[in-house]
Amino acid sequence: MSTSSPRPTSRDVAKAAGVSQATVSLVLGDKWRGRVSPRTADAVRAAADRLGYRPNLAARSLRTGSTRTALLVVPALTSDFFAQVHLGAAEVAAEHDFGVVLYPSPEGIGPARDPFSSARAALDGVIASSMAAEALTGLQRGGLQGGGLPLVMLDSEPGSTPAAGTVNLAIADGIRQVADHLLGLGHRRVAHLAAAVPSWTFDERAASLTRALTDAGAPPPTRRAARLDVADGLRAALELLEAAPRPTAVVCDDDLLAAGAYKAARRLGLRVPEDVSVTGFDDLPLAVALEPELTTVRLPAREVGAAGMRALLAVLDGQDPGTAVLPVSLVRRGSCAPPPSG
Amino acid sequence: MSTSSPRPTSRDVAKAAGVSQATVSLVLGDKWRGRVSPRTADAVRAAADRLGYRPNLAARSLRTGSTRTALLVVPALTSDFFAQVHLGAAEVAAEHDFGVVLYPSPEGIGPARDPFSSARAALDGVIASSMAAEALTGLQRGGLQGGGLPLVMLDSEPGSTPAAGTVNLAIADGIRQVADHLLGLGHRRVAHLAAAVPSWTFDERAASLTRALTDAGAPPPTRRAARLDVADGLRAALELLEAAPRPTAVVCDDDLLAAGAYKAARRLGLRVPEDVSVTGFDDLPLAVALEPELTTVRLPAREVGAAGMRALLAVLDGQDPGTAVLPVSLVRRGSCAPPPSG
DNA sequence: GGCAGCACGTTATACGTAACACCTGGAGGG
DNA sequence: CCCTCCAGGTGTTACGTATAACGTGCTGCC
Repeated sequence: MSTSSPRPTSRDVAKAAGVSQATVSLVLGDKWRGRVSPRTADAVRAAADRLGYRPNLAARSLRTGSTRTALLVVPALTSDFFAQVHLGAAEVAAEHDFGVVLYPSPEGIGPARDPFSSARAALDGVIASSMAAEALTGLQRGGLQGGGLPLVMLDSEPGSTPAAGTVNLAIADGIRQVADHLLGLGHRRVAHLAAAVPSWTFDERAASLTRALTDAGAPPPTRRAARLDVADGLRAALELLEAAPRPTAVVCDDDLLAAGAYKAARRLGLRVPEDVSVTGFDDLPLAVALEPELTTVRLPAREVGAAGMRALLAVLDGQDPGTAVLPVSLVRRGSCAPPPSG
Repeated sequence: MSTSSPRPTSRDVAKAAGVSQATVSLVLGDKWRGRVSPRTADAVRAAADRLGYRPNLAARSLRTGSTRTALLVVPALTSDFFAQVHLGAAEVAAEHDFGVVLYPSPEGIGPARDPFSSARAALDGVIASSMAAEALTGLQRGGLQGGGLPLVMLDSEPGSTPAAGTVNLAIADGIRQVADHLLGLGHRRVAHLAAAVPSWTFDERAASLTRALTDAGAPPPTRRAARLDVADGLRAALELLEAAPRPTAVVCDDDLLAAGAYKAARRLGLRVPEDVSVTGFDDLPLAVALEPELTTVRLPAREVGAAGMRALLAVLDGQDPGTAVLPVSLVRRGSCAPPPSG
């Protein structure tokens, strides 16, 4: 063993296999069919293996102009939802020999910094959640590849962004399933614990709920907005539940807010679901930790990530992925019951 | 405006500023003092600005052999704890013009795949949680930069790995605080709901708890292991709480497991904390969503990430960061009370 | 007045890869 | 017997950057 070898290059492999560097590139790039004999190809692969050769990605990127890497812009990493989105995207990416780098937009790393200082690698494209919109403007300003990086939006208002592709969730349908469930149980006074986050997905939840209720002849929901944490959810839920007449059900924009609603109910001496029904959104792990377990809307987070990555790959391939809409489903657990009589 | 310009290079900037490419490199690389006049430097910067120049990172990496990028290996993204670790690491990295790329080790992206297919960029170093140990072996095998990438371990048994640096949590102290709290309240029959994850941090929790109890003259804890989710925590907690004599307190290795313990207690008709005290570990957002709010051990997740990054930077700078140990603190909430008399 | 030396740059090169254009020896056709 | 053609490669270049090595004119000093 010599002193820690300085990492073999394709030329080293070529020398070891008795061929030229060009041949090594052809063989390992899987472009050799009809241009290199199988015997030689095997020899090259054997030599590469023996030397433990790994291509220098910087050199490759420099040469090809592509990095086979996508940036995934999410509002924060502190969410199981986006963890799953990332997983889905990474899986599809891996199948296509692509990589995914995360950029968690807001807190901590200030918006003042260049988003790309985080993802130092050059990028081929961007997948962005609409919840991280403010980071996106920085992205476009930062420009990177001369300004126009292919962009796929997740859960964004159709046509509102200059994205090359969009992957949406059937939010309206999910809310309608919630509303139908509650209406079917007999509820009519429904409150809406909304997320105070400027994003299409939450605007859509609010609009859909109002529509679903009024379509059924029920009054529109009372509404309070809260930041996406338990404490602020508690505060806002208290306001909703202390109104007269008291709502018999609280529809929450997020499971975290629903946890706040649980606490509010308990503080007011109300039982869930006997005195007040509660629904969530997202089906986080938290949903089954609560007592009673939370009836919520499950979002196919992994599929969102996977579809986003597929859309981006399509764009890079010159196609138009258009807008995909993924179905969501109501998960009925123990947090809803008929309203108390009277 | 010409048709979407093909992205300016340093040579374009040079032409625009009327200097050579080398000068551009010097100025923008901030190495011009004493070698380029301030006037020229300003002109270069102005030209770069005007053209919207961004250096090609692939070319830079190829030239310098460094990417200013670290890989952060975590067991899964589905954890608020590691989300915070990432945040802390990214902050420190940004201060030093470094980037951080995440590699979530297990599920989904199979261990068979090369860890670096995810982080396509070449790397300067690795920060790894001990919980992702199996991915690490793949890392070492994959080798990348000829095998020996600087490595910093998080929460790993001192001296067990060939890491150049280590950042640990004062786990033993945290457990002792929990134990002292419970002992002070009068508990003596304590159960341990352990995490079924092969990692030093959990081994340490178990050993420390046993030590703390026996040191105080109490019997060692009964113990069950569970996977890190609510459902399996529930299962194991039921086993613990159905034993006779029933333990009066359950110490959990993780807040998620504590949520399982809550459910087990409720299922057995036991109240928390009147009939059984419960403690968690990690202080996840979940901890305050539970009723009663969970007494748990807060880990300085962000500081762990920050310290890990600092240690890695020190290693890259040729120094020896040694082992840092970060303090943890008990957060007293409503889930502990004196044991029921009798 | 000549020469050292500095201030201010420039020229040239290498990093490792991919891919285009070219070469060569032998088989097969006329 | 010569020409063509193809399989099976090779030589060369460029990607954009950082940096070592090398000019040049001017100032000041003896």
